[in-house]
Amino acid sequence: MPELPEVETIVRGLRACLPGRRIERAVVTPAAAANILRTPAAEFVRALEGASVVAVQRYGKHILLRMAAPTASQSRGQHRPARRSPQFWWIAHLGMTGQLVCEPSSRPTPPHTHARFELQADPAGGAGDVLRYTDIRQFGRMELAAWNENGLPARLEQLGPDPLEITEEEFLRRLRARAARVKSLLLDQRFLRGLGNIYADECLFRAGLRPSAQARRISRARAAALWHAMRSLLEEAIAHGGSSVSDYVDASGQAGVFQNLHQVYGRAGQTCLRCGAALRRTLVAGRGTTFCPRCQRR
DNA sequence: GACGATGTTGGCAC
DNA sequence: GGTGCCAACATCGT
Repeated sequence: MPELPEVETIVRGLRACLPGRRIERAVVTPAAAANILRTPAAEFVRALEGASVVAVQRYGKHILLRMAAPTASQSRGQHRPARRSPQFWWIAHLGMTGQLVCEPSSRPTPPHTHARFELQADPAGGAGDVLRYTDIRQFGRMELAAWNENGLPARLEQLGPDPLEITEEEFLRRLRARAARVKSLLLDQRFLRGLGNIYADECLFRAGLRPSAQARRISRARAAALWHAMRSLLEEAIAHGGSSVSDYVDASGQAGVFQNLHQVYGRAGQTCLRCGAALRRTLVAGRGTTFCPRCQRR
């Protein structure tokens, strides 16, 4: 479900609600312990209870919460000179159907809610007081990782550049060094971090490129067009709060509207909005792929 | 009721 | 290096 624009939207919402707040209580279901948590459930709960959110950021499709453990004086209820409390990462990936929503605890708990985090009361009274994790298909992942000054957990270091940060030159260089089909590369998180099936199809359409085109054979001009298409597409999608195809909602539970502006994704068999030809569906890299046989060149 | 599809990643065989 | 198949899981449409 959530690709870069959806995760970015969620992160911005969480940023308005979480930093500075302490988690009073964390509860996870057995299904979460078995399928979602990559950190043993008891350890996960123990570390988060009492910890405070320092910052929220996006890394590809991952949500990174920088957490501060309670200080010794806090946990003993004593007043001691403040010592720098140890920090750690709380990393979440929403898979296909994960949701992370911050809301008032008075709301009914939706089905498939696999974790809830009760927050210290918001002094301003505005933001929600519970963060819940809901995930129908349970493909999402959550884990804790050690904090270290000079970087992220090793697993995340393997991911490629962010599509909104990579320069045009660097994108061209990386693209033309590869023999794979271009859509496979766009989906490969080690090549670029953040694109998924929707935005891969959409930016290939915008750039007029066949998803099956071999990366190294793409002309310089068309590769440049792909870089521009990718950026403008992602920025527009973020501005529209992302695409809600079925389950996606932002950190306050609201759907996005960018799905209404998709030009190819989910439109196989319908007419191309640019030339009127029938959009075709194929399989590339094992994923359903829609393209315009007339507008998109090999 | 069966079947195939769905935004994700990761492992394995070839 | 690249591809294809399968796995996890629940739901929905044909």
